[in-house]
Amino acid sequence: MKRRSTKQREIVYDALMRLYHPTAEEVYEYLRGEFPTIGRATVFRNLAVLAEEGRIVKLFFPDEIAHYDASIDGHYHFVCKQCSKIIDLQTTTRPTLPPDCDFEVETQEVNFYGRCRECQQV
Amino acid sequence: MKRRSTKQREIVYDALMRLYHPTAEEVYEYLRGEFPTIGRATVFRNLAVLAEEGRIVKLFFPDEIAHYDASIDGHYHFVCKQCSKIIDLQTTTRPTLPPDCDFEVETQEVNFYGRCRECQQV
DNA sequence: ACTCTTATCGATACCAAATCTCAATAAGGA
DNA sequence: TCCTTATTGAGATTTGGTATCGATAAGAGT
Repeated sequence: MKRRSTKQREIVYDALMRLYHPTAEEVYEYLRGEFPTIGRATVFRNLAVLAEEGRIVKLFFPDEIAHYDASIDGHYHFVCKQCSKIIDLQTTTRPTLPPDCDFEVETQEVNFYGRCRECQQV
Repeated sequence: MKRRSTKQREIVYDALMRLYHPTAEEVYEYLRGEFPTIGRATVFRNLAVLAEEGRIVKLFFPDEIAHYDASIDGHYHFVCKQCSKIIDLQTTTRPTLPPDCDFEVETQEVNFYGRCRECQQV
């Protein structure tokens, strides 16, 4: 199945670059302002396609809703257990697997969970 | 709200020790064989309680379903993008945040994504 | 042991994120 | 321009997880 380049796909991608870890629903709501005829399923589908193509990253945190990220530079995330804020972290020590292991690693994900500065003051 | 120790809670915990990264649904299905009267909500609730107490770990992968792990030693996971297998990894270099950062980190999660050995041969 | 409070249970209804269906549309190769 | 078919948009459906609520039982106090 040859993939085609569509206006909707690029619209979704552009929206993602302007939003900060949005959910699919948030991308949809954001786009409806500019493109009222865009379909909900179209947004969900294209986020899945873009993630599969590696143009964006799909994130899954304890809020049980998929978030998407247009930054694919492999930065890490901090998630506040209290307010659910997601914050980008500059890469620190990068975990690695032994060179003789059987796995063909394409991407890696590092998430820290805890409390952000604001929530620590409560 | 003082927490009570219940038979169901320990049943759920025991099941988790015998299963490998199951979802809540899988724990429920597994337990129904042995304890046909156990309720679905009870399994979901107790997994949440156990995770909150730190006796088990709740894992989040791109399949959008929460998985649970009775091993709380902070090992890492490899997830095959093709067959969705989840494999335990011995801890390698542990990522850290700069000591002067604003976050109070409680837990961290490291996931590698790629293809397992079996799927590489296709 | 008995009683009392209330956390927990089990069944079911409910919710919302995500997927599926399908007729209409449009990408893009011939 | 024509044709094939990937993609779209609307709506129905699925499904992981949660909320509700009367019944049950943990466990502290007597």
